[in-house]
Amino acid sequence: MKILEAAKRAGLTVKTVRYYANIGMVTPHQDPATSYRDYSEEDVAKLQFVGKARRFDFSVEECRELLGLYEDRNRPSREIKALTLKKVAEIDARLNELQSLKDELSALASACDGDHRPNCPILEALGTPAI
Amino acid sequence: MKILEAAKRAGLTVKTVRYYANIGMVTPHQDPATSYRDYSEEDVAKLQFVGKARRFDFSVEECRELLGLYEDRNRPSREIKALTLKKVAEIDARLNELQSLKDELSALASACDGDHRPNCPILEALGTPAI
DNA sequence: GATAGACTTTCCCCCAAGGGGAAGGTAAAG
DNA sequence: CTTTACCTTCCCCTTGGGGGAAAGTCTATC
Repeated sequence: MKILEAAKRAGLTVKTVRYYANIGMVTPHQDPATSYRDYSEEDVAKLQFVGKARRFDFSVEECRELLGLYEDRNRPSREIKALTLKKVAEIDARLNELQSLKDELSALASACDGDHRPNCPILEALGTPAI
Repeated sequence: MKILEAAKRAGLTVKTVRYYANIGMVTPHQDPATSYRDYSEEDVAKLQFVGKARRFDFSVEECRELLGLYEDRNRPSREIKALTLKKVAEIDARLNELQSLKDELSALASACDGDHRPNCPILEALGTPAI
């Protein structure tokens, strides 16, 4: 099938699918005469796989690694679990960061009257050397 | 003072400080003869302000806006509070997204034996069309 | 006054992960 | 045969700077 249909089936944009072909992640057969790419069902399955892994916040390079493991029928599940736990730890670290930011910003916002007067604890906090 | 000292005082890198000058956010006096930038105490205060706002996840453009409000002694605190609450809402949305991702990935990871055998629910989940 | 080292400038390329759009080729339908 | 929809490559754009080259400047020491 042609790229638009492959993209639709995988829930990706044509740009994204072409990008994955360019970086060698999902490389369909390409007609040398017309340069048209021709996606097989297996290619589409790989695109879906990558799309889903991307939505799980895996980077493109991590997706490439996962895809390699996906295609290797004999890989130990240990490797995939390790990658997944590493990603969970990354997400968790980011969650903690964001939660702290939210708490601090919320506290500042509720301390600010938010009216027509210029007095504002938020700007004062941002303007003092240590927060 | 010269750029290195200004950067140190603001807790930023020289590259970052130069970048802020280039985009017109914090523009010190520049000696026409040598092209050397000369940072005043006020410039350093602005750099500190921007650095802190960046750490609060405000984008560079949002920092520019906040800096404008910071310098306007008569602005209503309403505007700053609105920006802050918008940022809190953004952070909150991202928190929810990340929490869902973490939950799903954690569930997959704990369902995976993680041993030498190839069987792996994580890859199976990524390989099925709908998750 | 010369020289070494530390600092400064501009300039250009690089990252992720594609998006936007131009210019030109192709395919399928009317 | 023509229109329309799709395909290709190509290049520039995004965020927020980082890395490094080439060249100019400042300061200290001899």
